[in-house]
Amino acid sequence: MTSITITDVAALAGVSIKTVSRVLNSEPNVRDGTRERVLSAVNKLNYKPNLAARALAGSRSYLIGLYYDNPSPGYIADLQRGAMSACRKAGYHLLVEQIDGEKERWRPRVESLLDQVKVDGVILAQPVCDRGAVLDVLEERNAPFVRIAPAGDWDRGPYVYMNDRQAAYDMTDHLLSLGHRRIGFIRGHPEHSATQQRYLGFAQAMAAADQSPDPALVQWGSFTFRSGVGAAERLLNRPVKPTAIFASNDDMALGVMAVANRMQLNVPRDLSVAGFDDSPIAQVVWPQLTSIRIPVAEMAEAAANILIHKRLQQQAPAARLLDFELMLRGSVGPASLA
Amino acid sequence: MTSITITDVAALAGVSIKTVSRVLNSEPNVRDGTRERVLSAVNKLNYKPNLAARALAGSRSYLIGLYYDNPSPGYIADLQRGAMSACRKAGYHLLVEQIDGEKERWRPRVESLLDQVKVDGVILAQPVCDRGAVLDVLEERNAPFVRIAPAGDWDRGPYVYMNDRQAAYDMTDHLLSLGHRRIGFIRGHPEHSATQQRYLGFAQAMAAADQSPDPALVQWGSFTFRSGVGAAERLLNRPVKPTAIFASNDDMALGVMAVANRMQLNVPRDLSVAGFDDSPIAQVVWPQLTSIRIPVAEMAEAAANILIHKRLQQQAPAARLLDFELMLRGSVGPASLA
DNA sequence: CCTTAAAATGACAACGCTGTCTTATCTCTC
DNA sequence: GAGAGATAAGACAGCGTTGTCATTTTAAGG
Repeated sequence: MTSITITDVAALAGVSIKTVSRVLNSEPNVRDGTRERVLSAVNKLNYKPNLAARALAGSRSYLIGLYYDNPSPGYIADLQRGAMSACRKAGYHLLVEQIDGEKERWRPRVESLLDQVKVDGVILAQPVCDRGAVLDVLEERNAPFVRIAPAGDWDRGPYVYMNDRQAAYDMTDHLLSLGHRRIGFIRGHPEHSATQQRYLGFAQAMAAADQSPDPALVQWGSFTFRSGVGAAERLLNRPVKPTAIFASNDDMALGVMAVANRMQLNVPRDLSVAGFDDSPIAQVVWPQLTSIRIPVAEMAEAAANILIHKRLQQQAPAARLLDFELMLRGSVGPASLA
Repeated sequence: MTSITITDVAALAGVSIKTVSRVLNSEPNVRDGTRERVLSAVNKLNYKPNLAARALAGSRSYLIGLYYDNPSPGYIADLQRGAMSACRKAGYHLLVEQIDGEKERWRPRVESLLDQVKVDGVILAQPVCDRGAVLDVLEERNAPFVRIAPAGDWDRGPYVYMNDRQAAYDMTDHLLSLGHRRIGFIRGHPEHSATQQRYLGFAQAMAAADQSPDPALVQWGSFTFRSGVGAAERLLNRPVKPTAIFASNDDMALGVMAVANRMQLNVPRDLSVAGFDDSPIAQVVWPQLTSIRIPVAEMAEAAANILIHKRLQQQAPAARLLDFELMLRGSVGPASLA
């Protein structure tokens, strides 16, 4: 049951273990014939290099860490799917670590991944990527990391991101193009990075269409269903109702739809509703929610790839922009002529 | 920037590296004074043993693998939280791997984790734990694994689980105790393991209360919101409506509530609704959904602990039962006197 | 052909630990 | 206080790779 080693392969191929190593690591200076002989031996024996030995002798661990805090489960799942996909293709493996924001308990865990496991790089997801102390630890150790959609400190390491402002702008533009003028907007949690960007996009699109902003049509929320309900009630109990409501995320948009239902307002006939995130629920409710798809998995995949191929490129890209997508569904229709 | 090794600690403590190793691994035959000297040196230098070296020299990798397929994101997140918690306490780290059921692509990944990474154990989540071929690979390599809530093959390795039948029984009993007699039941996806158990619990509780089962009150669903809607329509369009509906999971229960809403039935006055899973949405809807909490994180934690402490116990437990919890909320009330 | 540089390969020492076996040091006991 | 039997500590050889450097083979040039 003892596993086969590089020595076995070398013996079978009639070369030294170093040559096998060269073939396996795609190093230069190996004759084609030799390479083929080695590869065939590798296949014949179904040889797989030992990760620990590689890590100990070389400089790579073939492990990538993913730090996340406590965002929505769907977000984590997408993130992992993307990161895993990149890892899979490169023979890497993914290590996950939850960073509890509150306590300082995260520190030993982060340090452990760096000092003990010696991961080749770290992907920092949403809230963690903005925690200065975490970045400090990483920079201090000179550990490669990529941040996903950071909220600020854009000069601290490479990052991948999506243009939230532009997405909100485009969605607002879409509503305007359907004739909507009284468009309600529900902002997200004030401490969340995306909140301001999404509002900005909305405001800019409105301004570009010469719509004077009605402050009463902009309500605060906190990204929860409940807060969406509250904001929707404030918006829909006004003497002149908006014909469309654009919520900063899907949960709040669902809250809006619930209120509309309760008030006997037909969506989209009496009220158009748009969300942001394109969460799974968006397609479950009826009518299906028009929303904006965030390329979460793609961002994670890009982040992982930056880390994996870091050694190849002399200059790592500072930032990588990925495209959002407007998911137009039944919850948005033309403005009613009321 | 070169990291400190066991040699540095040994030098500072004035002992051999082997003694340091003994202290770090809690091996016997170290005098208290020596142990303290070593530990203080470890702390002073902030020494952390290199994982790769440990794995290469010893028999442990301090890595646990988590295989999952594609269940709900919330399920994965809970699973990871539990497994991570156990790992954290024992100085282990968690490696995740998605096993795409369809393709055979999973095989090299599973083998890689076993042969290359040499994880100390594998946790198999919901659908993966019932895939015979995966179990074959693990058993073939003699790799320690724990299955979480398997649907069958209970003799293939240790597992942790929850008593779905008892939970459904208790919930049904709860409904009965509130005076409900015409209780509708929505079964889950026929291929899902829990489906039959949950139905059994329902049926047994009804039988125990001398309620002859009305076949028309038992409808098939498939664990989706949509299927819950369909089943609810079939149940609520009957001449004599049920006073309560117990759905095999929350998504379907939400479908029931949607239909009830549309039919102007007040929940819980006109219709009580109970679900299963206690998914996050259960607390978001209004009224909040009475449901059954599955100890997902606890099961994962128990599974990880079994793997981590395997070497300690001579005989690994074959199974570990964890408790569910009835979450009684607003969607269930006493039977109306109609 | 022989010389010389370049390309291909190999020998061997790390990497930082743990396992095994040996040696030194206590603790008893009579 | 000497000998036996623990108990504590150390020496040293791996673990399975990669890095470095030496060596051999091939290709190029006259």
